[in-house]
Amino acid sequence: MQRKRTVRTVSIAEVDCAACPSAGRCWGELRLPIEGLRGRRAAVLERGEPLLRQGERTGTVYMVVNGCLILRESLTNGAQRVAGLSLPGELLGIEGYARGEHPCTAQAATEVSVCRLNLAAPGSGQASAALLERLLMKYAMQLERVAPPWAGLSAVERVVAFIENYASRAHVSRAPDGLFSLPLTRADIGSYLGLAPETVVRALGQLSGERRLSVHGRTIRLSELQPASVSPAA
Amino acid sequence: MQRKRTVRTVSIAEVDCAACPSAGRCWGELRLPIEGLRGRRAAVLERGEPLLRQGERTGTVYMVVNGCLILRESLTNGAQRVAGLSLPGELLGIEGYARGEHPCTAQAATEVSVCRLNLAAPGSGQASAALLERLLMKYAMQLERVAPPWAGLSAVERVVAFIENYASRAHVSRAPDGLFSLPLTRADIGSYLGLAPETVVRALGQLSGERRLSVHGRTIRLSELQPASVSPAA
DNA sequence: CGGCCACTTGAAAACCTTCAACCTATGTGG
DNA sequence: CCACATAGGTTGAAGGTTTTCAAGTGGCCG
Repeated sequence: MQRKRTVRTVSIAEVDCAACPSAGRCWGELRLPIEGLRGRRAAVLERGEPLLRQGERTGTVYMVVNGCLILRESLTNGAQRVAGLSLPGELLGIEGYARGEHPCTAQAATEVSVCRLNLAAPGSGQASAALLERLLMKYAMQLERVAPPWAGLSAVERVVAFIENYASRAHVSRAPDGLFSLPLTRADIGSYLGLAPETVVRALGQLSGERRLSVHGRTIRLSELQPASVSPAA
Repeated sequence: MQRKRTVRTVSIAEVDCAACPSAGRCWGELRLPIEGLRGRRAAVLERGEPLLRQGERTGTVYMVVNGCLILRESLTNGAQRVAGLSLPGELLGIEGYARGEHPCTAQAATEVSVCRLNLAAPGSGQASAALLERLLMKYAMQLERVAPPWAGLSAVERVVAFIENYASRAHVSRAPDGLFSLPLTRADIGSYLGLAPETVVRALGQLSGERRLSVHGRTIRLSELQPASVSPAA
């Protein structure tokens, strides 16, 4: 993004949330006491610098204090997309904490400062209930702010993505006959994917013609065929 | 959905996760011990029955044990859309726990059984750290499964929704001059919204012409005008 | 049987993307 | 200081995809 980059040395300091002027934005909406909460003001990033990289295996969780980060995701077909934004008062890195690997790269869009939270390793039982409860609530509030896996795909690929997502979440075994039932009307599928019901019908028809799946009403069988490669963007 | 409905009386029983055959699906992927976890097998719902209603003010959190629920959301313009699905092993109702109000209705798409979790009221400090940690991780893993607020909107309305979402998250004051800077390129906005960069440009131009906002480069001012009403669907 | 609902199909219209060109601001090197 | 390169932004026209509208089918249930 930038040719030259002055790698600024950053002061890392322990911060008591009770004394931090940004605490209202970080914890205030939750109407919970903040006594005892501490963060580690970990970094001030310049525009363009990454804080987390996709695939990284750290479980560090951050609270954004100032600035804006862009969440970028590399798709399996090589394309990239913007998966979301992180703004002041929002958590960053919980996915890495939960699954052990970050799903996307977080890159500073402006100058950014963040706090690293004192969250013990998963399963160690060290993290406090008070902090965990705040994290859970915080995270629940920002849930709606991430792009879905089918953003930017064509109608046919959206339907494929939806069906495969459903199949994996519903624990459908893909072998040997792999039949399963999708308990939704075409209209519901369309509403979820942002498509007209007729478009869902036509997409299923096309996929059926290409032998990527077979459809009889709401019963579906996925073929072993790979999802057709999508033309990579940029 | 169904004309008549036999409201079945449901056995509510305490369930110890350690003895429940579904526990692997509920907690298994997390590689954490499940000793001491208990749920209350709260309900078996028939197809069509709602478990939670949009706007309801309960903080109950459920784990889906079997079946499929559709999350339906009523938009401010009266339209409805499907916001997501809840499948076995997934949490339901955390938004209600966090914000005190459920953002959408959860309706059974098949016969459904759920467990109610023993989660104390927010702020009471009663919930155990172990349960909270599991909930946090569980929730982080299902984060990507919800439709974004702009799904199904036209390009212009997507851009409006994005800008308003950004403005509220970035704590932009809309008065008196309400100028703010969007630290993203048109290409980034388009990538996030699933639009071509040119389409973002044209949408901004159109909104500017309609006086719904003013744009100078990345500096934006929102007008006081309401977002134009969208034709309600069904 | 008649009504309702989900599903399907076809044709026209609306919308969005693509491609190509051009513009502007910024930064670099001569 | 100027020429040039680069990146972001803007505009027009063509083409493709999706939506809309309209009509018709089949299953289920009173």
